[in-house]
Amino acid sequence: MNKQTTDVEEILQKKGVKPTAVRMNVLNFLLDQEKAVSLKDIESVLSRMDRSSIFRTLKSFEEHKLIHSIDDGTGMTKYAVCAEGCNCELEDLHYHFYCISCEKTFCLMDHPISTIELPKNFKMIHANMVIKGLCDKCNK
Amino acid sequence: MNKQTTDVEEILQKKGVKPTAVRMNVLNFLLDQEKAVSLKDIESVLSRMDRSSIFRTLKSFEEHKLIHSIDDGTGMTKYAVCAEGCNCELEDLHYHFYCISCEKTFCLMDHPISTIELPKNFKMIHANMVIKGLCDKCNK
DNA sequence: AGATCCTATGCAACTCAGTTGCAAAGTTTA
DNA sequence: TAAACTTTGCAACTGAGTTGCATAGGATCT
Repeated sequence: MNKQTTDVEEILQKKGVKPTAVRMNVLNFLLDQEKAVSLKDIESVLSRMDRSSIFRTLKSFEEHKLIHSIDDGTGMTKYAVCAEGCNCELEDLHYHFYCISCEKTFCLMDHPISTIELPKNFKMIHANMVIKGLCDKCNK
Repeated sequence: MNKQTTDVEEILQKKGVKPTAVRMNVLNFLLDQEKAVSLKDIESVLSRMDRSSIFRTLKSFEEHKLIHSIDDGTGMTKYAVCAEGCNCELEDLHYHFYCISCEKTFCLMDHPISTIELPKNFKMIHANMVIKGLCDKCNK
C-alpha cells in the first residue's frame, strides 16, 4: 500500500522540502488516504511523533503546494495531497464533500469549480467550497 | 437606520422567538449590517451584554432560521440575517465572499448556488461556500 | 397580591484546535 | 571538529466556542 520510501523522498525533494523522517512519514500517511485527514488523525496514527512537529510539517507542505487544507466546518482543518501538477491556483480549486454520516471529507477532483459569477469588480483569488450531505456509502 | 422596535419585535414573534431585550438588540444590530458579523463584533458593540447570552441568542436565531452562519475560514463564525422567505433549504443557499483586504464577509444573494454535479449516489444536504478575494472597494 | 414555575441572563470556568517559545537533537557547512 | 543552521519534542499559551450554575425576570395560577 505504501509508496516506496524513495518515492516519497523524491516527491519531497521535487517540491523543495528537505526529506526528514517526520516529513516522510506524514507524506506517506497522507498518500495512503482516500479522504482528507486532520492533524489529530495523523497524530493518532503516527503517535511517536509530536503534534507540533506534525503541525509544522503540514504548514510546510502547504506552503510548498504539496497538500491543500480544507475547512470543512467541523472545527478541524483537513489536509489532502494535491493532484499531480497542481499549483494551488484558481484552476486547481475543486469542491469538497463532507459526509454528515461517516464524517469523512473528500476532494471532488472530477468536479472542478465552475466559473462563478461575481458582483462587478469583485476578484476571486481562492475559495473554500464544502458541500455537506451523504456520501455514496451512507446514502441508503 | 435602525428598524423600529416594533418591527424587530414582530420579526421575532413571527419566527417563534420570544422578544427579549438582548434578542431585540442583537437582531437590530444584525439588520443594520451589510456584511456578516462575528460574535465578537456583536460583543464589542453591545458591550453591556454578556458573551454567552449573545452566543445563545445567535444559536437560537439560527435554529429558528432567522439567521444563517458562515464559516469563512477566519476562525470566527460569521452570522447574517436570512433573506425574506428563506427556509435555510438547499434553494436558499448562496455563495459567500470574504475580502482578504478589508476582511469583510458578504452574502452573494444574487448568485445562488447552481446545481453542482456530484459523484453518483452522493446527496447534497447543505453547503458552505466561501470565495476569497478582493471586493469591489478593495480591488484597485 | 403572593407563590410557583419556567425561561433568559450573567458570570466563571472549561474545552479543544491551533500555535508559539525554547532548548535539545540532528544536519550541514566551513 | 567546530560553528551555524534546521528540525524536533515538550510545555505552555491563545482564542473561539461552549457549558454549569445561580440569579433575575416574566408569565401563570391560586
